[in-house]
Amino acid sequence: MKSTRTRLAIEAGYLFQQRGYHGVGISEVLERAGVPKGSLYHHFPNGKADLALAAADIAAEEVLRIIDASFDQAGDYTNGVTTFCYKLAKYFDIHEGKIGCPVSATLHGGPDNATFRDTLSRIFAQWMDRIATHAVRLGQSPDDAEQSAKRLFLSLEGSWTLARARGDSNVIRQLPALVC
Amino acid sequence: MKSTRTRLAIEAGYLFQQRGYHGVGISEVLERAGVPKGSLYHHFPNGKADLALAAADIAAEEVLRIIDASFDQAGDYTNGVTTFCYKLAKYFDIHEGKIGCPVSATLHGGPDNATFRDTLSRIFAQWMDRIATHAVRLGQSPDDAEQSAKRLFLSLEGSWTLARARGDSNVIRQLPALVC
Amino acid sequence: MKSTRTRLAIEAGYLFQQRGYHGVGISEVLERAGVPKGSLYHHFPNGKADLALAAADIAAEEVLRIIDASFDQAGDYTNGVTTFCYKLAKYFDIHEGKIGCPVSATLHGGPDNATFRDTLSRIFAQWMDRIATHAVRLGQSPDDAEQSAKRLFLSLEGSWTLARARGDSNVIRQLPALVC
Amino acid sequence: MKSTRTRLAIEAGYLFQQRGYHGVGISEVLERAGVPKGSLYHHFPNGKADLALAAADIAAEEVLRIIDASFDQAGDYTNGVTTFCYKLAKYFDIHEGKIGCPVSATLHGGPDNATFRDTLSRIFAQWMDRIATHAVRLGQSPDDAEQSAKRLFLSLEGSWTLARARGDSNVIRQLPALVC
DNA sequence: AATGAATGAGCTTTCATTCAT
DNA sequence: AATGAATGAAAGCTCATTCAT
Repeated sequence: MKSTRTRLAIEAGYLFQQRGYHGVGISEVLERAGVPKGSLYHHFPNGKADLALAAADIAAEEVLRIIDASFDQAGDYTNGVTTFCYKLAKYFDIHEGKIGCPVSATLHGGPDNATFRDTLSRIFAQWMDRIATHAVRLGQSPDDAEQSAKRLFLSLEGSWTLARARGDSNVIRQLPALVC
Repeated sequence: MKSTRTRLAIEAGYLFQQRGYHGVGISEVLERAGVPKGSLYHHFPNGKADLALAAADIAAEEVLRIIDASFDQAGDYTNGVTTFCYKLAKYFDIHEGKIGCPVSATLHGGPDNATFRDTLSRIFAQWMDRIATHAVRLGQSPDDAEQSAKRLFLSLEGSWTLARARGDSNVIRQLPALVC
Repeated sequence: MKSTRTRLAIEAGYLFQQRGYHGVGISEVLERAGVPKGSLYHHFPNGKADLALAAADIAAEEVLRIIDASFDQAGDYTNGVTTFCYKLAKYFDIHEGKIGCPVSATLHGGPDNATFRDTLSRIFAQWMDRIATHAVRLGQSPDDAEQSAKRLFLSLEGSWTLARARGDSNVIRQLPALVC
Repeated sequence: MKSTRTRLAIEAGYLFQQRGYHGVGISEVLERAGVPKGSLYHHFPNGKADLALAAADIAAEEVLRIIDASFDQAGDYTNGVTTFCYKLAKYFDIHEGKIGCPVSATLHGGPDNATFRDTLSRIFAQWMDRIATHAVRLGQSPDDAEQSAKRLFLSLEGSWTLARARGDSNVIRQLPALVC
């Protein structure tokens, strides 16, 4: 069984993605993770804030894994983007259309401090870097790749927002036609 | 002087855009608007939810006005997009880089009900429609215009998110090069 | 019936005098005053700290009243001190020997900030001033009166401490023989 | 290096003197003593209460040592009192004016049980006895000595209280003029 | 329409203690 | 003897809302 700490971060991640930092009570996280109240602060001394940062890190890693899984087997960039968006749309549907960008929903709306903003900024940069790396490997020039990655990332963030408003994953699925 | 109701909605809007629905307490809104505790429910019978919807409507209208002001005097679509993004970047800077999409921040993270989602979805559609209308007027075919508007909208939502994470409006200012 | 605010301060005073600032929970004060949880912060915006300051002020006034009642009818200073100590010993007994100096117990042990210390210091000065004023009226020179008041005050504080440790009010009752 | 047990009691003493029994959390004591969480109950089976009693005993012994050091070399009683008060004032200043009577602050405000009250009462009696013993040695009759010791003790307790409220050790330094 | 008081559920966090290793 | 994890009650406080005037 996963460690108490990990269980807490994962459950927190699910909830934060759905209702944002302030929309989720710690009690609910604890209940779902089957962890008693006092234990949270043993594993996350700064409480809810630490928990959100940990949850964002886990979610960010998962997105990186999805990027790799999508592009590693792709013949060209467009193909990789298509697979990537397909996987994300599926993930969106699994969660009944209630989630947005897994890290943005968690960290935006949280305490407005430098740590939260820096973490978010760093994660976004990692995503774009990883996409650009794949684009280069698949034949684009470094400049073009960076441009492509940024275009994909920005549109994807927008798609998550629109898809969630509509409760419809098609926005995500139709993204490749728009950015490639 | 503006009506109590309007003042409440405007102040609420500013705060929701910065910290999201659950991140803002009603007391703070009342205090900033200079309105006594008991008065809120005379103007907004359903309380905080009504207030958020009103605030979102006001913000949405403002964006429509900015769209028109940007495209009305533009010689071509690219020119309109450039002016639009410039104005939004300026607006972002005025608020010290602390805000995101004015309606998304307000309604996402709010109570997860049909009214909120529908309102958000409708506002997004209005924005895209208005942009598309301008694009057609400036020479694009209806299909191309719809595509352009969607591309701009999605990237813009992403830019708001990234700009806020970085605390830097340049993401918004550089958008035209990415989507035109 | 006394106002909610007053009832809260009085009940808080009794409890703080017995168990100190940190030894008393807000819930207990609310329960004894018959006031619901949320109401406290309407009347005392800074919560427990405000409550303690208000309680200390009330207790301080009460001591001033006892000083006046003791000395106003006294033929000489020693007589006034005797009556004063007798009244305080009686007050001590009424509370079953569980209390100390009514303001010291409340404010020492509270948050260690300037406001608390200043309030305490100001109250002590008021007590000594009042005693000295009576001493002058009863024939002492201003210098002697100040000396007498200080001697009485310091010993009284000590008596409260010792009486509480022993659970015996005799220390207070025997004070006149020691300081006059 | 001192034993873990002793280190715990000493650190606890410092903190209790400043903020009282309930004002100090066990975690803080453990952290400052560099002792891990689970270890406390090996050395103090009854936990916080045992710790406070041990801390009070150590502080009480220290005061006895200061009494002896002050009076042993004194030519007369007044001289001894002066040295004693000077030493205590210095001790007060070293702790930045934040402490009161070392045992009273620790035990009052603690759990209101017989053990705590008895310990406090016993320590106070020891202090007065020791002072009286010195007074007899320096020429006073047993009765006078007891009276003198009580007068000094009560005023000293009051001085600690007032000095702490004022953040000024002069109250303690000026004590001999008041009680001799 | 306007208002200050009231309301209690809920919030995040800290507490002293116990447990299993 | 030593230790990090676990524990849940209780802490002080804020919340959105309703009430009585």
